[in-house]
Amino acid sequence: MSTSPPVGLRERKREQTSQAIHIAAAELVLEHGLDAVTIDAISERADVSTRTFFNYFPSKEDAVLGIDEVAASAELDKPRDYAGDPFLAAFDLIHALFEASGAQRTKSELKRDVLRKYPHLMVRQMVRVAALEDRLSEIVARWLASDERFAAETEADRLEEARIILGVCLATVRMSMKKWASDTSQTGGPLSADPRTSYERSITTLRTVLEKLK
Amino acid sequence: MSTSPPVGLRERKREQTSQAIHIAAAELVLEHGLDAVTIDAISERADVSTRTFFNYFPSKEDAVLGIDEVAASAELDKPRDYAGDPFLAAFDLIHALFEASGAQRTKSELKRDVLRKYPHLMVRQMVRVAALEDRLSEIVARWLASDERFAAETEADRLEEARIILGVCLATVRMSMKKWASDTSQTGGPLSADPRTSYERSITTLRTVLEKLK
DNA sequence: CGCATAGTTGCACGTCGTGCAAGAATTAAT
DNA sequence: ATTAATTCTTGCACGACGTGCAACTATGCG
Repeated sequence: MSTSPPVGLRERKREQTSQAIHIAAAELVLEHGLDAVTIDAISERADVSTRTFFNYFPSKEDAVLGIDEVAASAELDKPRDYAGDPFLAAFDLIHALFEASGAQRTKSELKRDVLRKYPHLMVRQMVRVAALEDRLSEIVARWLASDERFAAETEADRLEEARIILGVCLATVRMSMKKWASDTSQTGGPLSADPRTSYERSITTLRTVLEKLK
Repeated sequence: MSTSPPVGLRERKREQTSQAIHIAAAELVLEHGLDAVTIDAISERADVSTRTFFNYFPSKEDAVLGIDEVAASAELDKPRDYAGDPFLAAFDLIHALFEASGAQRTKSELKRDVLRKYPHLMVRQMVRVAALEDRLSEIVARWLASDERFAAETEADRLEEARIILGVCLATVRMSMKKWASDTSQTGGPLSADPRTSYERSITTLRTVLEKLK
């Protein structure tokens, strides 16, 4: 969102190449199927060498989804504001992680089409989040620590609570993505469809279940 | 657990080979590190051809963990009893999935050592479960349908509730496994450490959080 | 014993992913 | 403008992964 120098040529080119590879990958997969597409083919259409492909993405699937792991990691370091509801805040955080794919905001129809055709790629997204679980629960735990309602508890308790909260959010996000993938009319990112709504539904559901079991 | 014929020689040999490969894999990984071990090396120690390795496990990691996908899938088809608590039942179900590794009950120290050394393999376990999510939530939803407290709801509502319940359970299992992996004294399977205890802790935690947010 | 079935093995082939070093492009400095 | 430093691209070589196929071997069964 901000760069001291006026965005050098190098940086622009890098972004451009990354985009080209991502789009080439997604298009080819939609045309010929995930397994039929090789990294050679993607590289050829994107006009880079095979070797360069691996300078941008570690695998075919990452390229297809346009995953930018460093952007995602950077997202975690950004200060995020906590408005008093850990579920909602965690939901937003996960949302941000999913969207962390460089600058491209366009072309997300491509992404959705791919995800609809190959749902197991969604699992891959979840894995990414799961891999960051330690850092995520750390962040949530810190929110709790700053919350007067939880400040009195022990560090360990808050960590445990954080993990549970994340578990619930992940389940919610998963449902949210499934709906998004099967919806044909929606625009924007996978989760842009009003996180607040999905979130509230889930929490209500959860409360209902717990209530009935009491 | 049961076979009509007196367990033919073939079946025994198969189990034996599977074990040999699994153990060879785990031992080698502990000795030389995950990346340093090749499938060739595993096959050699297990006294089978490389080609045979792939007749038993689709990948190195699966061999290291001794994952038996057909056993896991079969586990889902078994009728399971539902005693009125969907969380506990779901927890047990996931537990069964993790343990679905053929017949070997011994040698689980090996598995724990490996998991302790390479925590990302735990993520892989979670992925397996996530991949089965549709079938799992179906099962949980059916439990709810048979439960008078949930019988009045719509099918769709129960499915959503099922997914949330699973999300909570997964988060709990994850914590449970982390503890198990870092505990040096425990024996038995990864989750054998009294599922009920972990479960109750989690539910209590969850109730607490929701209570404070009310 | 002899047939049917299931499991093992070697071979060939294509894909994946990485280290390395030479060369080209961008940037910064003089 | 020229040069020097940095970064990026590319080709090459290499090992590992994973699968289809066909020949061979072992087990099960009548």
